[in-house]
Amino acid sequence: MNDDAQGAAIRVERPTKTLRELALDKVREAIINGYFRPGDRLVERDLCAQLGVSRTIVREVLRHLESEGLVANLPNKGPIVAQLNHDEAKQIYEIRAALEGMAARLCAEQNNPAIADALNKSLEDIRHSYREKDMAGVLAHTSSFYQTLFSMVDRHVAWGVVNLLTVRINHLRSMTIKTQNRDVQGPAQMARIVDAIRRGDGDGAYQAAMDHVTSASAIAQAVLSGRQPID
Amino acid sequence: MNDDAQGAAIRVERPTKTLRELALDKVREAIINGYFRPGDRLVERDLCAQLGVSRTIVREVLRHLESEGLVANLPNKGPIVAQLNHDEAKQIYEIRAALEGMAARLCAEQNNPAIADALNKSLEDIRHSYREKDMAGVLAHTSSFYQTLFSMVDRHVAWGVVNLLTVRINHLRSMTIKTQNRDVQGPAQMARIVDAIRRGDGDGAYQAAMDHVTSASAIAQAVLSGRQPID
DNA sequence: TACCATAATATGGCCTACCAAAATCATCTA
DNA sequence: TAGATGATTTTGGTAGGCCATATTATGGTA
Repeated sequence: MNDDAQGAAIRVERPTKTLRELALDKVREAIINGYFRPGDRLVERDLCAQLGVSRTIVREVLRHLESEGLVANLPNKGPIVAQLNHDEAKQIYEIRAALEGMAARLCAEQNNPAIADALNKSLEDIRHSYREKDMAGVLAHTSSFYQTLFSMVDRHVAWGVVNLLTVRINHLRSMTIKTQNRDVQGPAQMARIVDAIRRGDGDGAYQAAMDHVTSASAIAQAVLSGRQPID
Repeated sequence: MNDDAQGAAIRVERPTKTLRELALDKVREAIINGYFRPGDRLVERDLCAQLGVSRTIVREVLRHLESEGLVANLPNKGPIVAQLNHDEAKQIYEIRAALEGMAARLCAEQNNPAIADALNKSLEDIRHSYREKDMAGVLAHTSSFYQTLFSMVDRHVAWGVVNLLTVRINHLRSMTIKTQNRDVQGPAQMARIVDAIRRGDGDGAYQAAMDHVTSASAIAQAVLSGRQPID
């Protein structure tokens, strides 16, 4: 008993990430951070060499990323890094708007101050990262802001969908947050979400969340079509 | 030119579905139609034998279905058919409500009578299938109704999300459509969506689409919690 | 008989090696 | 210089094997 209890307490929290999962993370990361660029071919055997794993693993990883939408498969030519076109990006932002709006409304309807508090915490982290010019931190904490939004009302499925879609527009995100004034406007818009939630104002929270994504989408569109917005 | 045109016209309908894709469809189908039941173990080597393909393929297929949410992987035990719990089903219906509502609103805002016409066509097919007690047909045409809803406003990404989620609740859908009165209520609710779209009433279309899914969700919850069907 | 240690068995995770077909590239000839 | 020919690369797919772990018999002992 004692043994069991101690064993459980001591047990090294090893979710034994399998080699496949490690490889998956590595490749996904490589695509997200731009090591592999959109359109690049992903040659199986090259990946084997680079990752130091067998083709079995590489193939499973490629399949997985394919169903995530990060990799596209040309018939008889093989996998390439998926290219995100304009219109698709817009659609992804639109879906996020709908789902994040929904989650924000649900949060507001909970009338639980702890939610607004938790969100404010993330928001502070975001502001801090902006001040430090730590753009990776901004992205991470923004992600965690939204994760809180969904998990506080137990919407992990919706969070999964948002997360899945988000990786596909990740490079856009990293560009939008770098635009002029986004360090002020972004957090301000998110603060409006939190305020509405604290007031228990469902419609307001919904609208504020929609607005935030919509404005990010607009910036992304501008970035995609070349010119930087002055805003 | 002539050559090219003829070539394109004659070109044998590429059966280039790779073996992998065929296997994927087979297994997905087998899960959806209940050949494999939730909780069933999916033993790799058995699947190899049943599908007549190599383990490589089977593993890729399992990975793919895993990321679709149809298959779950227990650490150190291997893949099983995912089990859908109550709460998750509710979340899936909720997401569908948000996205289908969004699509319905967009359709209404197009003010294009062709959209309502196309939807009515699907609706007629649904009613016909109900009269014939062809439940598979009801599901198929309902699917096509929603596909129209999304594709008419070029929202294929959202349609993809809805589709992905829908396969996970497929067995629930086939139960909800069999409940008392659903043959009348379902089509009636969908007709309200179409009417609102025809009127160009965005809010009405949004609300009608939400209502339809919400009522399906309520029935599904009843089915899940109430009388458990004798599996 | 109850129970525990041990050996089989089953299975996932991972690897190497191989083959065929298609695409691509280089080369050589008419 | 255009076109045929051949070599190379790469994917799609197969076969089979190794190892670690988990389950299940199995059998022996108290």
